Amino acid sequence: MDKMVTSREELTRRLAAFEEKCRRRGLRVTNQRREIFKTVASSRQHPSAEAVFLAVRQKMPRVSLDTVYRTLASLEKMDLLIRVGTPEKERFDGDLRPHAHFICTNCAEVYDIFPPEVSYENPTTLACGKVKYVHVQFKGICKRCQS
Amino acid sequence: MDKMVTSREELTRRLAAFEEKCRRRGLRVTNQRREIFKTVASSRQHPSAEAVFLAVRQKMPRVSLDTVYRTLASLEKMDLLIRVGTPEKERFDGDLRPHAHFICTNCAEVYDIFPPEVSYENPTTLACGKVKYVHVQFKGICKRCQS
DNA sequence: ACTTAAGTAAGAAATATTCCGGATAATCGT
DNA sequence: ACGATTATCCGGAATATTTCTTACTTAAGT
Repeated sequence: MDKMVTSREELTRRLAAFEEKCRRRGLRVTNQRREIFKTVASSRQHPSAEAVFLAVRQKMPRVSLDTVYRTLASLEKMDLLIRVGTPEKERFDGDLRPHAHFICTNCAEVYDIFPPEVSYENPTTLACGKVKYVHVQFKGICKRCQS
Repeated sequence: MDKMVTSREELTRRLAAFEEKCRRRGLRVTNQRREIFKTVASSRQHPSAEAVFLAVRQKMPRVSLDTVYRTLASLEKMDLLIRVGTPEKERFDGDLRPHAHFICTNCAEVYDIFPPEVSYENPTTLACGKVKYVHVQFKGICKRCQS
């Protein structure tokens, strides 16, 4: 899908966190889960479920699409990745450092924006419920679509 | 769907803006469009396309779901409403004043948060493209789902 | 080695959204 | 005001995405 953009050490650290969280929840650390997580964690392309499936199939040709969907959902529950809603479909982000997204409403491309510009928990949000993430999405037309 | 929460004068003003924008783009001001816009503009429930459809059908039983989808899309293009992505489906908001949303990842309910806490356009976002909106979404579990 | 969660396959279902061909009605020119 | 033009609507069908079902196989954790 794309070349590795996360440093080897960072990836190792994330994989360790993944295994630890699985164990704490009593979920088995299967090769499929590890591979699916690694794919999202080592990419900055905000892949869709379909893209993850295609990438994982390179190494594990017998993996099923259903497994990818189920695993992405469980990884999200374990707070190992976040879901980014685009005009077209769901995309996933394994980078949990706080940052914002620019989402093109035309081509659905997702761009990362560092650093974040938001204040996090505050009295008003606390009144609503327990905040897990703050998604800051700048929606508009990206440079590529403008030309 | 829900009782009118926007003042009569405000709604009249928004309807006038709606007609004016339609005319400027050469779009016909049909009863269906007016009713669909009015439904979203007079609600603070962030209705889904389906919810808008059900509400509009009370007054216009023959309206089709397709018309609702097409109309919501065109209203979005005209900057008359914004789209809020939830874990389950798209929801719409006729309130264009800058504000943030708390979205429950469990029940997909959308809560308004005033005032906004975000800085808007900045050098980083400008590098990506032309920003039309900034969606600030606080994702988490709402009070109701916690209990 | 045993137990059992998890994965596979193939199909079907559920859901959301969009497309199509023909009918209707809003706007425009006269 | 009237008919022509053409956007818009309608109902139903199609598509796309995601999830579920069943029965069987694999392999993780003890």
